[in-house]
Amino acid sequence: MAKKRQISNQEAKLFPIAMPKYQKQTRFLVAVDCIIFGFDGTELKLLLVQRGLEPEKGKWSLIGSFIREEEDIEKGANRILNQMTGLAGVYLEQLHAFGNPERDPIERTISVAYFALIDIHQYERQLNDDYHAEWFPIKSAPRLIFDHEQMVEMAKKRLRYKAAFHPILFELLPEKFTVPQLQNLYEGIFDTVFDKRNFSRKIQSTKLLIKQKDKDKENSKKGAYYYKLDKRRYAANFHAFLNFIPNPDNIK
Amino acid sequence: MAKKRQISNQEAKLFPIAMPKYQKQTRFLVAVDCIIFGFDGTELKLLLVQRGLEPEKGKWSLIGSFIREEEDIEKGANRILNQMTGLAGVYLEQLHAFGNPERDPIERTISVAYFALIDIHQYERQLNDDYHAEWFPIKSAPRLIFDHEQMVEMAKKRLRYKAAFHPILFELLPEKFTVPQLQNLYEGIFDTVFDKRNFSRKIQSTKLLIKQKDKDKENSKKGAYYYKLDKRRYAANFHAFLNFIPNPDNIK
DNA sequence: TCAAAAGTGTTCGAATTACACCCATGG
DNA sequence: CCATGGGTGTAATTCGAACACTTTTGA
Repeated sequence: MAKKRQISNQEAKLFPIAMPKYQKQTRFLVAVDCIIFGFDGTELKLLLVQRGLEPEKGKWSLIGSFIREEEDIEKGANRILNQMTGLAGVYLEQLHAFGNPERDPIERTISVAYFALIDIHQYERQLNDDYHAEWFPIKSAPRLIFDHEQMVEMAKKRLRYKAAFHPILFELLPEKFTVPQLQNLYEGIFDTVFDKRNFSRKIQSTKLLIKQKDKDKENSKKGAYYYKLDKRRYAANFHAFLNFIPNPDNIK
Repeated sequence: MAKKRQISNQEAKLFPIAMPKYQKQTRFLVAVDCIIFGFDGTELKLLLVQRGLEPEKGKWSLIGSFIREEEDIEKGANRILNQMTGLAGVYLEQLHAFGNPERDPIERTISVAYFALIDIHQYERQLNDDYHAEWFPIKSAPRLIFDHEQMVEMAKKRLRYKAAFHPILFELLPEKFTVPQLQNLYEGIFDTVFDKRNFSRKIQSTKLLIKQKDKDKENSKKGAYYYKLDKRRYAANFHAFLNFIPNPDNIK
């Protein structure tokens, strides 16, 4: 049974005599689940864990947790994100609340799904491997429990949608990156190819990039210039419409 | 206290011997709240009710309800929408889950907010006035309880955002409407004015409208042609990007 | 020396904007 | 007959799409 809820100080102040309650209403388990995206320079990846408790123990799932007594939902999402990746302050956005009564066969649980974009390289350094977490290419991820695949599908759509207009994909890149890497990322997300001349021009026209002196020589003999994000402009233009994508139809 | 939950038939089939449970987790009240938009031909309106129960009895609030035992969240939103307006099959979209532990001072309640777009004229005919519901111009709505104003604010943003690219605002219009009415609606939502020649051309270019033979003579002496929505094309193009708005910057 | 990836400019057509006059009619 | 709102066309500009060659350098 649910732990008996304490009356908080604030509530006690507001209702000093008797604390009324909503009688006769059903209470539910509420969870958060996080769709964590990363990009390794070549393809989009998903961070999954092997479930430690029944039901479906040993099966792959999104990272998630029940919401705690006095915990805000988004705080809960940040908590598990930090537990799993060691990272804080990463991009996190609420996706959708999933409430099908049958979604968890043990007991009805309403799940609020969030998606997060992280720099996969940051993660690799801070990995806490207690939970058997693993990155999977999004195109070859294993079956997931419950409705988690539906969540991932929705998160992919949302990511595409936002990325078409807002410079959100930089959240997936390391501090320094090259234009061809960036183009790879966009092409992976939209599952298409762009003309590199037009792509480069469009990106440069946003003025969001600062060219560095050094080059990445890993991926070509000539080498590609590194760029850094201009964080000032990025923050200022995040909600502006930048129109990255040639034909934004058939996104959702 | 929460009513004891029955084990459903389906669950009993899945776990015939012993039904495991998630022990030691807190359970929460979960509600839905609906931001209901309407358009009277001149300005955007909001349907509000006067609250029938403590706390904040008599204060204005969004329509809402606790989620029931075996009820899907969206079903719950449709249920209260139907109770309040008599309407079914209206446009309804999940907005956000609000989970601040202090948002309801009586007991922590997680609320999943939905926004709905309805034809205000349909409503007026089917009004069920048991609940003291009332339409308010969005610019002069009363104070709302809890975090409902925050919900309305977010819903307005979302509506603007979607309306900039998708033909969503037709959901607010009656079967027959005129182009100047449509322009009024867009101008109200975006709080700006458009050139009527360019607006008309843009709307016509979507091929979503079917011109009628008759005119609306209410608003001018010459009269304005009525149009109907081409429902086939509307359904097909709903997710296409139609670029209704001249400068979609500063939308969110 | 050559294969492989990086970088860069131009032209064309479509879309967007700005802008002004005539039309129909009820009062 | 005139005030009011409805309806339409054109020119200038901007933006997006298509397209090909040169550069660098490690192997």
